[in-house]
Amino acid sequence: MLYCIDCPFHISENKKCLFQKRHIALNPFSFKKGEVVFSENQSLSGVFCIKEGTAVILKTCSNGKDQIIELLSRGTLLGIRSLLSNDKTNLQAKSLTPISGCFLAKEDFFLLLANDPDFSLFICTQLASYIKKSDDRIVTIGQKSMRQRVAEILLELPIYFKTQNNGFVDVKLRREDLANMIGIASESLIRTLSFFREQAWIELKGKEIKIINSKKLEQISQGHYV
Amino acid sequence: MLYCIDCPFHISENKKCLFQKRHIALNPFSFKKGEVVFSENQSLSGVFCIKEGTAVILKTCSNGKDQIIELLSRGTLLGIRSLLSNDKTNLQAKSLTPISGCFLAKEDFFLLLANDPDFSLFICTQLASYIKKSDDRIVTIGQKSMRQRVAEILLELPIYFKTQNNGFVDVKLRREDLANMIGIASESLIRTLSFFREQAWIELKGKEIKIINSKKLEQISQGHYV
DNA sequence: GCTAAAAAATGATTTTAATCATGATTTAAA
DNA sequence: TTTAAATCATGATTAAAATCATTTTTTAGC
Repeated sequence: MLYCIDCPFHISENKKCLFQKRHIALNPFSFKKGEVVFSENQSLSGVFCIKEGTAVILKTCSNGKDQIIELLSRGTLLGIRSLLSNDKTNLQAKSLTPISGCFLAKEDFFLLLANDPDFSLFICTQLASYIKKSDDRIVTIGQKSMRQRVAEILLELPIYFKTQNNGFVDVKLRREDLANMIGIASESLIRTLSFFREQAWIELKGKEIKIINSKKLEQISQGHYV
Repeated sequence: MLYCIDCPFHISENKKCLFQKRHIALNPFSFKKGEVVFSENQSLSGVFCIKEGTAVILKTCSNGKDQIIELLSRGTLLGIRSLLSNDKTNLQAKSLTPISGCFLAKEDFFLLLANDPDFSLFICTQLASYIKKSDDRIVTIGQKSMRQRVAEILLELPIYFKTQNNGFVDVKLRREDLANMIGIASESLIRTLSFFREQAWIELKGKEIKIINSKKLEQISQGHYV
């Protein structure tokens, strides 16, 4: 058992670590790339606070494809939905890159939630921002065409992945994963990327993607047809 | 200004009303059927607690269609996402039936959140249950076929609408709205309903729908093709 | 109760995107 | 470094669902 000295809450709170303040014991955790953090229908004994790396939460469907629900990185909590609903997990969580952070036990989580207003506000804010993203995604996959969806996800990539000096975003996802974020077939995504490249709106270099004409992509995602 | 004597929190807490306990002032509100509670890109001064009726939150898209994100009824909060993120609204809220309830001002909301552990836990739980629904919807519209989606939404109807003595669910939505919940065209929804009726899995009587063979619908929604 | 408007229903057609097939390229492991 | 496996890419074909068109039914207002 260790006390966390660099927990995600530092990031958003800009104050003394909430855990340290209350002397909450945290277990460090780490997963290699591609490991399952938790699978569907599992009871969690706490929540994972991600300090480093990116995790992906997804659901494997009857058609054999995975729907990727969300990417989570530094400063976010994994397993919190299930914990709060006192439910089993309904989704799978997997590490996209190596991830590490600290694990907060269920009892401590609820202790903090009941006794620390900063903490509960932080949790509510996290949940609210998650909800906004989910709602946006519903609109996107519910109403937008293939090209609109691809344009949109391209514009989101810099949020999730680091942009390098040469302007390329270091996308850690396979084409298939990108497709699974927006509910289209991987071939369709690849075809659309190729089309965008032909139009010189993006550049491709392996998994890395550089956005050349973000204005155009913005227009497309908003429904201005090409 | 009135004190709320039957606020939604009674329902889920089974204790004394949280507002009464703290002598929080609440303004009653009511909207007629089809009124806009708030539109997109609006600053809210508080949150609406629904005591009666059903509201719908949706986004109007560039294709002219509305994506329905969620239906909210007794015991749920309207506008809470925006309030917590200190954001403008990103969705529109409309009354599907006449709705009424109490309005909790922003300052009081945050006061309660900071000082009342029961309240903050209640809020977190509400948000978590909302997230589960959203995530499920993403999977549905991201991966499932038309028939799967329709089967699924049919099975959900009794959650949102009252089932009458004759077994028919009193669906308050138009066919087009139902279609807009699952991201398909209204003609496609209607055609699928007709097909399900021909198979004798459901009965239709105007907007009312009776589920005859829920097992079959369950199978279809899970991917067993007909 | 009558009338106009809205919604539901169905058929025909078109469009979109999925699927299938194959080859090229990249990645990872021996 | 070589080799196998995975991923990316593209073309051809099929399937699914959207759109368009029209008729029927229901709803709401006078």
